[in-house]
Amino acid sequence: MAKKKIIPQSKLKKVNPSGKQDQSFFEQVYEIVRQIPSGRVTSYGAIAACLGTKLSARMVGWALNGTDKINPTVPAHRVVNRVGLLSGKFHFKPPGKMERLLKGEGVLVKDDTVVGFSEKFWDPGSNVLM
DNA sequence: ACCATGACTAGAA
DNA sequence: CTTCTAGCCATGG
Repeated sequence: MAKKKIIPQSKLKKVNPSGKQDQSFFEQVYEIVRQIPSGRVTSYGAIAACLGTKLSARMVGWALNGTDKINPTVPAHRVVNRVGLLSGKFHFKPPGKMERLLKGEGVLVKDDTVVGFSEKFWDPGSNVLM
């Protein structure tokens, strides 16, 4: 019995008897983040809003806390706060990897903040085509 | 059930 | 402009 599990994937089995939300809050966040196209970024609030709980943007960030160890890889580096600040850069294995990944996708990062955030912003519920 | 924490956000001073 | 307060929901002790 694991004493510490960052990602409660085990709890993913805790489905609702009502048959509504089969997946936990985390997995929903993971799927949204994985839908973020390269070179695009989004905010925690946008993801939370897409899930229906826009007021729980904190949970989104918290869910991404273990995206580094789950599989498949989740581009958490494309998720920033509402102002485009890489608030979670320190949560990456090597701090700065987040910024490096963004630059690798064509997203310029200045002072830990995404340049042209409004232009590169991608709405998770707007359109998956892009 | 209660309290504390958290990669947030919006509003007020 | 900066700084603080309050609300928010989910998880863990």
